[in-house]
Amino acid sequence: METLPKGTDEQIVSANKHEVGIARAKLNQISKENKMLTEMVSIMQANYTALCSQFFDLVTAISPSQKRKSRTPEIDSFNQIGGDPSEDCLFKRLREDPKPKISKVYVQTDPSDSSLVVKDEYRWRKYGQKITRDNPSPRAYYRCSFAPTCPVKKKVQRAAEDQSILVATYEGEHEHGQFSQGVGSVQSGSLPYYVSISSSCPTITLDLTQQGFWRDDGKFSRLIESTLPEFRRPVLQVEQMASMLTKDPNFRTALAAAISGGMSCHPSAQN
DNA sequence: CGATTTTGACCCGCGC
DNA sequence: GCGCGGGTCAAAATCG
Repeated sequence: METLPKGTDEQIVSANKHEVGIARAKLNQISKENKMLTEMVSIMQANYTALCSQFFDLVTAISPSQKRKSRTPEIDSFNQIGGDPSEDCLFKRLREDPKPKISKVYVQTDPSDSSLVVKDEYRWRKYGQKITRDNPSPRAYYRCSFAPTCPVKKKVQRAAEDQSILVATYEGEHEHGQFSQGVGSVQSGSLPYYVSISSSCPTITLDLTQQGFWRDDGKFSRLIESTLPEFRRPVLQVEQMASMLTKDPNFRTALAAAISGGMSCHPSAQN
């Protein structure tokens, strides 16, 4: 039986460098996947915008009296994507100013947490709660309590198909600035703002250190839901990978070393 | 004591 | 016209 060779300082340093290399490689991989997802959503966004303008052109080209009879494949496919079965409704929404603006937020929560609270940068006052027919969990109604005149409302309800997911529906736009962090009482409840997608403001943020979250104006979520396996899988894979990595103490140590190494290369990055 | 939550009553649009 | 269901109101309770 041979005794294990004791590592010299050089060997330890070499092993650490190796770990840092692995950590960097993993980071690069995650960055690449993040970029890929961003591009995917950008492409979908562009396609959606193109379809919108195409549809608007079609709609404005035909008179309102004709529009009921002259259905085109383009209109049908648009309705399928938009998920709105009412052509009239769609027509009105495109012609009128689309107010109130509606967006949906999906928040992954602890299933044991029964609170209907979705944390965000605004302060909300609850004014009602109802049990709805399509969902056994209650729906909570909130109004923005920052300004009495602020028309924004929020509905929060657990997803019927997955009770661990909170669905917050925002209606309208705030007529005031958002709360800065630390101002006002921060509500308890779910915190997870991680993957946000907004069609009204085409920005995409993937925070891979947290759980799943996305935000949209309704159409996009329906599109995602209809093509859920294709779109959601890579997001979940990235989340799982991030979760595994962040839980691994070796990775965290190596990451800290890599970051401190990077900092020393870029002293200007320090605060 | 003011702000917020709870909860039953009420309102209103929609389908039959 | 009626009933149903989603949304809102408002008084009482609770909280900080």
